[in-house]
Formats: sequence, structure tokens, C-alpha cells
Amino acid sequence: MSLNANSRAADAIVAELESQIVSGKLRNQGPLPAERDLMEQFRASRTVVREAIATLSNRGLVESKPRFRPIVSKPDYETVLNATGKVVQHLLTEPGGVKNLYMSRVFTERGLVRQAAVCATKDNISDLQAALEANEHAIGDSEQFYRTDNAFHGVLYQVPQNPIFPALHEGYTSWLAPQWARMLRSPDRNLANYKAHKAIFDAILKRDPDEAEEALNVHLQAAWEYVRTTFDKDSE
Amino acid sequence: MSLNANSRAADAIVAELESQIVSGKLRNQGPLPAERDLMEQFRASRTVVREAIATLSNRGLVESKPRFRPIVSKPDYETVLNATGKVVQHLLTEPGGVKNLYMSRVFTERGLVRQAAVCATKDNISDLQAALEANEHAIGDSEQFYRTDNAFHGVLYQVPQNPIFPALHEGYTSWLAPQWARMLRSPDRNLANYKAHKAIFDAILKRDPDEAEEALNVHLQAAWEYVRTTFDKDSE
DNA sequence: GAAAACCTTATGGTCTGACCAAAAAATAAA
DNA sequence: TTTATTTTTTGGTCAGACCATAAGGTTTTC
Repeated sequence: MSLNANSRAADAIVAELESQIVSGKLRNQGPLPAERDLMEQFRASRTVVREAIATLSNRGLVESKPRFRPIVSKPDYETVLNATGKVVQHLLTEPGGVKNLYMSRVFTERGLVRQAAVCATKDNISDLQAALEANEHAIGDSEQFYRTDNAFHGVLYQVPQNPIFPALHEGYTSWLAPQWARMLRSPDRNLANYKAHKAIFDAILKRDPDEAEEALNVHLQAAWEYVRTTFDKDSE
Repeated sequence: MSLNANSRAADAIVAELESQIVSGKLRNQGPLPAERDLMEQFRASRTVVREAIATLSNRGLVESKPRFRPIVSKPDYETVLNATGKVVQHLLTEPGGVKNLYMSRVFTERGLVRQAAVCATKDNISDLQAALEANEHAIGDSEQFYRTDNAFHGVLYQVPQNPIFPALHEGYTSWLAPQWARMLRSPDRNLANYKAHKAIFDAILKRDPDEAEEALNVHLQAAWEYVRTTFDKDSE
């Protein structure tokens, strides 16, 4: 590529490959061309080709495991959240980081349950009910309970019928998972959580947004208090 | 670095520099060491050093302009949102992308005005009032109105006292700015928007979350309809 | 003839050393 | 002290090489 450019040569390659990915010219889930082919195609050195690929990888437009041909992955909402994961980790280690993230989740879910109470569809309701039942059956098995707990909350993120929300749920789940893992689990806690879920569900059934919000608030705030007091860390 | 590793050599350098950045050993806003120094320090080739730097740059932990020494920037919530910007662009070009993002903003602000109505501090209120007045004075100047409009909404994001929200506001602003720019502006529209802001403010003053939410909902939904009908695109 | 072991090639990861142009630093001139 | 001018540093790019492994093809084995 040109020597006296004011920008990086890799940028052009990134742009072109980006467009080929979104346009589908590069098949989704298919392999990226070999580096040496890209060299020829873009008349650039391997250095810049590799730099371009690295950028695409960091942007989440290709998934590249070392020594394997990168796989193109058309961007979706999950990709975005995923790509941010690494940086988010740093924020969580800073004082108050976990709390901030958790509180933003509480904020989000408060809105979700309100919306669910107001305009959940029949499907939403039945999904919620199914999740709740699975949750109940798993009270004795903490591992399973965690999954069903998560699934229950996940249904809430489906209510707006906006793909951003399920992706956001993915994000919260993966980002906060380490904290969750630190938390002691017991059938007692599981039962309490199940009851909280049921209270939320009932309020949604009654189409009462205020009660639903309050139930969720109690549920998640209690969970936070539990984490906070159990591990006196990241609390303020 | 070793040849027979299962992971990239750059990863180690990235990790080390990352830690030096968050620990402050590398001064924030200060320059990164020269590539050739890093080569020596990590006993690696320039190739991998540069790859590491590129990764840090994409992660948002250093800001690098071509031909200039990269500047370390300690990660904050804004950094995270910033780093995602590039990928978000793609999502916005997809059908329904803008709508999804906009609706998530509406969702967020619905929650924010409720929270403001319930527990806004004196400072929040006065900030809101100041923003509202600036907004009123700018009705005749669409350019200025846009800024004050944005500032008004920005105050809402301060209410939770959670740094995630102001960063999110930054994100919405920059991501949706192109759409906003396409929208026709007129004193008429400005006046209508100002009145909507005032209605929201009044409802918050009255500590009436339902009315505040409704006012905001009307405000933003109307804005969306205006965009949608003006430019028949991205509408579904 | 299908499965397993083997060999060959293609490809990603890394290194060395080089050149250019712009930035930074140092030096000379005003 | 300020402004030009020269020198050094440094980032961007390139070319060519080597290694180890993944992928694909070949031969052997049962």
C-alpha cells in the first residue's frame, strides 16, 4: 500500500472486508480467505493484512482462534455486547463497578416487568409460566436452579420484542456470572427466589405494573444485599 | 516469543500492558513506550508488539492516531460505549436497526423519568429546570435547540447516580445523531418539543411517575413518528 | 471397501532486517 | 528568546524466511 498515506493501509482492507461481510459476499460462518490470498487481492503486505484481520476480530466481525482460519460472523446485537466484554471486566474490578452494573440491571428489569404487566402477550405469559414451573422444580438442585432462574429473567427480556434486550440479558448474565458464582446457594435461598419470581409473575398476570415493579425490586435488591453482606467487597 | 505456543504471543503483552494501565504504572493520558522499547522489554518482535498495541487500541485502552505515539486511556464507562460504536453502525444499517435502538432509548428514558419523579434530588430538579430554561431560550435557534434538548435528556441520565447512565446517554447521542441530523427542524417542532419537556418536568415536580412516564412516552413516540413519516425508511 | 496411519501442502504465527516519511528533539541562526 | 534548520527517533509498511499445526490427500491395514 502507499507509503505516504495519512491513515493506515489496513483501514482500507478493514472497510472492504467489512462491506463484504455485511453484504454477504463473504458467507456468514464461512472462512476468511487465506492471508496470502488477501495480500494479493489488496496488493498489500502480510503485515497490514494481518493487522486488518486483527481489527475485524476485535470488532467481532470475524472469530479467530489461533492457528485456525478466521470465521466471518455477521454482526448482531450479541456480537456487540460480546465484543465489549473484555473491557467491561476492567470496570467491574474498580470500586463500585459491580454495583453499578447490577443496579443498571435492576433498572432495566424494573422497566421490563412494568412493560410485561402492561402488554405481555399470551406467549410471553405462557413462557413465563413455563420458566416459573421449571424454576420451582429445580429448587432442590442449585445448579439447575441457577439456569432456570436465569431463564425466567430471560423471558422478561423478550417482552419488548426488540433484539437488543435478549442480547443485553446475555451481557448481564456473562458479566455478572463471576459474582453469582461467588454467592452461596442453598435450597432455602432458592425457595425464597422462587417465591419472588412467583410474586412477579402473579403481578404481571394481574396486569399490575406497580406491584410487579415492586416485587422485582424487592427480589433483586434482596439478592444484592445478600451478596453484599456475604462478601464485604465492592459494596460501596 | 515462543514458537510452539497455543496462544498468541501478543496476548501476554496485551495482558501485561493492560495491567500496567489499570494499575496506573503507565500514567493515564501519558504516552505508551516506543515500540522498539517494548520489543526489548518483552523480548518480542515488533510484529507482535504492534499486534498487541492494535488490540489495546481496539479495546479502547489506548488511543492511537496514525504516526503518533499511542496515548494510554484508562477505561471508563464512556470508553466501553465508545469502543462499541463501530460495530453498532452496522446494526443501524440493518432493517429495523434504528428503530430498535431508538426504542431501547425510549425504554430507558421511561424508566429514568419514573425514577426522577420518585426520587430526584434538589440538584437534579434545579439542573432540570436550568436545562429546560436554556431549552426554551433556544426555540428560535434549531442548532442551539438540539444541544439544549440533548442536555435536558442528559440530566435525566444523571438521576440514578450511576456512571453507566451518562455513558449510555453519550452512546445514544452519538449513535443516533446521524438520524437526528436527517430530521427537519423548525421553530414549530422546537416549540412542541419544548412543551413536551416542560410537561415532563412538571410531572417530575409533582412527583407523579405515571404522568412523567406518559409525557415522555408521548414526546419520544411523537418524535419517532415524525422521523418515520418524514423519511419512509428503517420504519419497520 | 471402510477405517486408521501416514505423508504433503497450505496456512497462521513469529522473527529479522530494512526503508520511508513524519514527528520529536536537538541544534543553529536570527 | 524566538525562529529556522538539521538530526534523531519512531510509527507504518514491506519482503522474505522459518516453524508448527491444520487440512487434505495417500497409503496401509483390517
